[in-house]
Amino acid sequence: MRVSLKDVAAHAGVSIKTVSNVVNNYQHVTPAMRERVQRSIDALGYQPNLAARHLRKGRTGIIALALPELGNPYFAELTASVIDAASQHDYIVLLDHTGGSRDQELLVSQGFRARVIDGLILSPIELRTEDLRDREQDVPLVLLGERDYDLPYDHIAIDNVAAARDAVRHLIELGRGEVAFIGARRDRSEPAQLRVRGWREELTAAGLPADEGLVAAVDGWGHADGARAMRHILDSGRRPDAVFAYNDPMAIGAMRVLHERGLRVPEDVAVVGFDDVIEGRFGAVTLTSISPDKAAIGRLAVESVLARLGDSAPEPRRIWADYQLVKRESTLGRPASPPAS
Amino acid sequence: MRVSLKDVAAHAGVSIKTVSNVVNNYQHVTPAMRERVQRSIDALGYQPNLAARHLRKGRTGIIALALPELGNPYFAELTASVIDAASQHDYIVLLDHTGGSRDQELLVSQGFRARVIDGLILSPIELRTEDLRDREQDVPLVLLGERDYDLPYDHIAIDNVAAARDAVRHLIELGRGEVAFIGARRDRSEPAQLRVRGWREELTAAGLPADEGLVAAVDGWGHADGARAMRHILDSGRRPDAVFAYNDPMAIGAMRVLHERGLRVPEDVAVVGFDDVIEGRFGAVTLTSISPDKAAIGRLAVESVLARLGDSAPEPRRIWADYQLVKRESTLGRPASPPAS
DNA sequence: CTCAAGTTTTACAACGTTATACACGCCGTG
DNA sequence: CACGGCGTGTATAACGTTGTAAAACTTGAG
Repeated sequence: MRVSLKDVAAHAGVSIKTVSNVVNNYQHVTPAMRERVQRSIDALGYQPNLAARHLRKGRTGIIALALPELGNPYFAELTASVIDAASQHDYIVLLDHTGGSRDQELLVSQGFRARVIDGLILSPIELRTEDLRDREQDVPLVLLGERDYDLPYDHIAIDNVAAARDAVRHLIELGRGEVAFIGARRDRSEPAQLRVRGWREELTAAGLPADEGLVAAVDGWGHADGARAMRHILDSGRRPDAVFAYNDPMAIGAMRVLHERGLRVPEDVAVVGFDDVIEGRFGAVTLTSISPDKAAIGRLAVESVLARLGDSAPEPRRIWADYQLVKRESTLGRPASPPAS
Repeated sequence: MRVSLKDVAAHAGVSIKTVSNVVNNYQHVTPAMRERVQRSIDALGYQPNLAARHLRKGRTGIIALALPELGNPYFAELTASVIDAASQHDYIVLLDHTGGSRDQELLVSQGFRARVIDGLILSPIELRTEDLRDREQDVPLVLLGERDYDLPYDHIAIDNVAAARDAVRHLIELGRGEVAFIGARRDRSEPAQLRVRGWREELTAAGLPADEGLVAAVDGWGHADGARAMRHILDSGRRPDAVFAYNDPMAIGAMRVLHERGLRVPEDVAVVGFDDVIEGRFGAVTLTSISPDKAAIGRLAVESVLARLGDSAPEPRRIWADYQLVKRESTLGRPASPPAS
């Protein structure tokens, strides 16, 4: 029922290998022969069997993308960009989600789930240095998100400390002095630590106290966690005049709580998020946020993984992607004329 | 470097097939033998080569999930549930996005993108009946979202007309008489048509006019499209006292515009969305929405596809999933005590 | 017209797995 | 003690593809 090289070969009256040569654009095939074989291919509607090709070549044409969670729209948008970039190279993307737990991340990084992939793009949250050191795997790995240490893998990330400093500087320039940070983590997640560090450095540089009482730790990364953290800060009697959140969903959760408590954004409390998800542009108060270049991140990740497939594995590098601070109502207030986007 | 059955067989001093039998839990293997082989497997760290297994069995262990867009959190949540359900059956999910365009949906349904999959779960937007009729593919296909016609494929969906009627009835019971619908489509997308029909039927049943001037057509399905549609209605001089949107992002986009125009939700305009995405629970005004049972949909979709893999393909069926109307501030108003979720 | 050198095509052997069919031992039965 | 029957393990042949090496065909020079 299914057409194989053998069928095409019989139809064209040539050997199997000749058909294979045509399919693979092998050099030494006369135009006449190529033409003839191609006609048989078209006539029979031949499509190569990938499983067989993979078995023979040792490649599958599939890369895996392992993300903490898909609920966060940042990852959804990133996924879209990875899929697009991969399809440009005739690669297919297999999706996995780790829930951000160290165990799952470990499993994925060890290749437990998919023994079928050529490469892996992993966005770790809790994974530690040592977890990756003794990775017994030959599958190329590329890490998304900044890591503070040197590992023999490419990292693709924006400069988290610098971005966090930009965000906090913006708040300071607006005259805010008590800037809370929402989204620190007890488990010492790398990206969270870097953003806290940016917060601390910028406040210190401005001669303001980096008050650790205004740093709220959370267990998750969603709206509810941001809301919980905001409540925690307010319930502790503190009244910051600005909030910098680990990501946009948390910032939005925090804004919801501020709204419930009758505090106005940005008049009473200015808010800055991180990731610039679409949702932040359509709330009652649009959200100022750090906007990473997601398209570039996806593209660079795919290219890095694929570059490691050949024998000539390039040196592992840290690759910086661009970002911007996009200022909106949650810091600037409502403009006189209706906003454009 | 990589361990194969042959290596294990040599190590254990048995034949290759015996090792294979142990790996596959074949019945007729004595406990002693099983034990001995297992020890060799563990000692060498054998892992089956999927490409070879696929080639031999004709199955890949991969199903594809093709969605219009990942940006919509509904699809992100659905994806998570599909991945979980698939992994329960030792299946892996390959993700594709169609952008909701008919051409892309056609390509995917014809199996152009991925010749490596055992089954396909497709959530079509624009695809027409006839497009699927002449599908020349043996790969099992399951459709997500309700279709009004009969095709030889399983559909998994909630009852869109009934859900839409529930939403509109809720608005009518709140005393609203001018209910706009946001999200009709010029291209006659099936799900949109069904929701419009529910809107129309319920209004008519209540003895209210189903004013087609209050139906706004859109080109996309995102926040911006909802905002645009809302602006269009307001700019046309209409002032509905309620809005039912095709999905939550559109509802949120519409609320943003209402907010910009100084209209209060729900006092001036009540709003109901569809899909119950997490984002709707954290805006300044939380969103009333139709909440489909996403976990069930994902699970049913995976089970349907896998059920068609065997020789005994069951009759195609329409499978209904549950839904609920979750009432929140965008119709009920702000409760006296702070809300729970 | 022969032969060397080049170009094109072919036969065959893998890749790692599982299905088929068969061989072997063991048991209980006639 | 032969015999069928069952339960267990094994050799062999696929699955569809590509790399290797050799065969077959050109070409051009001597």
